[in-house]
Amino acid sequence: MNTNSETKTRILNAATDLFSHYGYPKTSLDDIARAAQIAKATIYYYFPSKEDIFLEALGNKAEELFVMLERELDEAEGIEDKLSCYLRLPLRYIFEYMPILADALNQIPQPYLLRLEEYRPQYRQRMTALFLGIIDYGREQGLLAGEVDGPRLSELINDWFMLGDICFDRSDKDRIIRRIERDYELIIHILLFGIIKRKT
Amino acid sequence: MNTNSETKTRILNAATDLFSHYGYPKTSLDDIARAAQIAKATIYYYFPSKEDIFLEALGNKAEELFVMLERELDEAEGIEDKLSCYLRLPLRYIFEYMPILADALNQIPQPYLLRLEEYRPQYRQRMTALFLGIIDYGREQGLLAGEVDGPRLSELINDWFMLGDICFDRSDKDRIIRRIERDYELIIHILLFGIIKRKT
Amino acid sequence: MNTNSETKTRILNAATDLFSHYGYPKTSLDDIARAAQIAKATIYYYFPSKEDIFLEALGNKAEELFVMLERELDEAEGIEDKLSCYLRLPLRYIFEYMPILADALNQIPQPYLLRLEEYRPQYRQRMTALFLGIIDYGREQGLLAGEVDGPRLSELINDWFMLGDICFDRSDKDRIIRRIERDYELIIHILLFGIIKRKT
Amino acid sequence: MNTNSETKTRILNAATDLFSHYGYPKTSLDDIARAAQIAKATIYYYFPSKEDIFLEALGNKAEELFVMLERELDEAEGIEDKLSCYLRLPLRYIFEYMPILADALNQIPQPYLLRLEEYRPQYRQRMTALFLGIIDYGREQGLLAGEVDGPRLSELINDWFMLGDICFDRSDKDRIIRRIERDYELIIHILLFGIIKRKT
DNA sequence: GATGAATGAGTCTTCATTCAT
DNA sequence: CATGAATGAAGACTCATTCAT
Repeated sequence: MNTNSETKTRILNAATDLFSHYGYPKTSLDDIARAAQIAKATIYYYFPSKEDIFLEALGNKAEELFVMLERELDEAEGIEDKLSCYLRLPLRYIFEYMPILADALNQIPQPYLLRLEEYRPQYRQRMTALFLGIIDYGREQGLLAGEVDGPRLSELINDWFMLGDICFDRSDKDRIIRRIERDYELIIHILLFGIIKRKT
Repeated sequence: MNTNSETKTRILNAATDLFSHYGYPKTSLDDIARAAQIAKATIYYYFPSKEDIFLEALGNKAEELFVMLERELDEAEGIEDKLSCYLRLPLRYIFEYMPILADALNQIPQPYLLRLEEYRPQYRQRMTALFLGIIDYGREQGLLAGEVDGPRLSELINDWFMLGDICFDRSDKDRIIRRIERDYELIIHILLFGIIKRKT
Repeated sequence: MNTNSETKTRILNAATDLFSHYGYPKTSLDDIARAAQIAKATIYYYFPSKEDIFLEALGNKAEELFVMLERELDEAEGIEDKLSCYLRLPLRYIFEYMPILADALNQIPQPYLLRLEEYRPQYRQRMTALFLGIIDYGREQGLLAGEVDGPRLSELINDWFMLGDICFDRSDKDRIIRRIERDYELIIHILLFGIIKRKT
Repeated sequence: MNTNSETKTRILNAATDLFSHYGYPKTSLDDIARAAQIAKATIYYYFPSKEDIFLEALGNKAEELFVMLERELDEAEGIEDKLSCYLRLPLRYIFEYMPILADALNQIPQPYLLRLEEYRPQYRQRMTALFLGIIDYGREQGLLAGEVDGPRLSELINDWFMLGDICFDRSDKDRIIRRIERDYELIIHILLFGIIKRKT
């Protein structure tokens, strides 16, 4: 049936577009309705609130990313290719679709954020699993030093290169800063020495 | 003139506080006036608009950062220490005060952003200069491979580690993505091999 | 026709329930549809408008009341019992179901109120007839003074004890106030002396 | 100073007018603003919300009533006059200004109703005190039977003749109905015998 | 009979900004 | 210098009603 009626899709597309162009708070329901060429009230037939539109748009984009990422990682050959894939694709997405986040997260009331929290760990896990796959691959090829701490490195990359949870919890700034302090050693180390096994 | 009257300072302090706590769009002039314990109209005696308050607050914070950074870099010894300083301090600032940015940048109309553009290159230059200082120091100590491309690496670090211009120009997403594509090779390289001179 | 289809009854019951719980204006057709477990549009198959649902619900309740009142009055013995019946039952109804009225009457546009006006005199007549029956009964028993003006007293009781037309016609306030002025003498008289024949 | 600036008064007057004419829910802030010849936003300079306007209007009217009532009661001579005064004036007010109540009370969210609750007992007390004064006066004149239960009678009159708390607590219908059951004996008694001392 | 989808008009509220004093 | 008062424009959301199927 029409769970995802064409109208709903039109709304979602228009919203995603406008959100990523102009940010969450500057995109009004009037704008979305105009872009989707429907009446404003129609939006409320499909979504209970502006926040819900946002969250649904976000979820769609994330899923889209994972599907694409898994496929391309599979096709990539060599650790450099795979690593590059792992960084490039999400970044492209982040820069294309996620800026909405930064705007939105502070406008959206707690209850909704909690709903986001349910998805986040799952996303992280999927990203981590993919990264550990690459590290394993690197080890099998004898390219990586045994002491590379896969999970921690994965977390680091997610946090730093992918803006991980950076903005999620502005109130929790202290936690973030403590994490930075803890991580910066590892970052300096990588910056200086990389993670390739050194021939002694 | 009264550029630095105590009232103006109170407004600026209150604004900075509220902006970094609640984000730019959720901070109303009413809030600022209440926090600064002055009448709302008074704000308009000192600032032509909400955006101006924001930009001035931002400038102050940036200056504060540079002063502290330069001092601490001077005191740090060894390339690891200096690098760590170079990364840690700005990051702490970014995470403490800059999230305002993400919120604000999309709310602020173009004309104001152009004014920001005037400052940005200057900030970059100062950051780059500091970084090149570190690289030179590394070379002098014989620690860094000759082929390290200081300026480019500096730019990279600024962009990636410090969220550089990430959100500044949402409309210019393509430019950013092209830059990412160009940079990712370097990042992979660093991730794998670091920048320390390899003993052959 | 389906004047009495089960669906219509379900709608009417749900509506009566919600109206008396939450008042007319706070009960939306969405609420009614949800409570009746039918689609909102279905309501319009049975009722031309929200007002019509209300009027029909009101009529049902009134009929219910009269049936019960007549039966119990018949069974009551002695003038005190009968009077008490006459006051208690309608009042119970008024307090249970009629508050809807107060809310509704001001929301409902004139044309509909006129329709109500058609029913009202009829209700009054039935109430008056019942009351006159009681007075007659009192006279037969030799309990009531001859000068008791049955119809006027009946009207008074209906107006005052039963919130008679109180809210029906807000625009007609002056008429109501004039009636109050006229009636208060009678009320004072009753308050002071009652209606029982005084033994001289 | 201008605690009650002229503008505020204008708003309040317009609001009271419209509320009592058209009811609380059908009176929009647009209407009020138009009637007061100010911009809608100006209302919010003086009142935090529509509910607050309503409560303030209500309070004003109540105070007005008490002042007038006390004065006229003082001037009235004879128990009949006083009683009549006691019934007529509040009733006139109730019918003129209080219908707003019925509409409003179900539209107004709990927190505001609680604020009303703070005033209500106070109003009751004042009404009761005035009534007891009349009863005492009647006793002094040797007109009233000793067994007249002043406080209870006062309560009764307030509840029944003045619509006392009738609509205040729709959720508390059971309490009201129990009270009716309890009171109806007294009402029947009064209806039959009045409260004047019977000459034996 | 019944309904999913769509909507226009309206609701209360917020907020940056202006201006006379 | 400072402010109390006032406002226009816009915001998210509600709801009775319509209509094709």
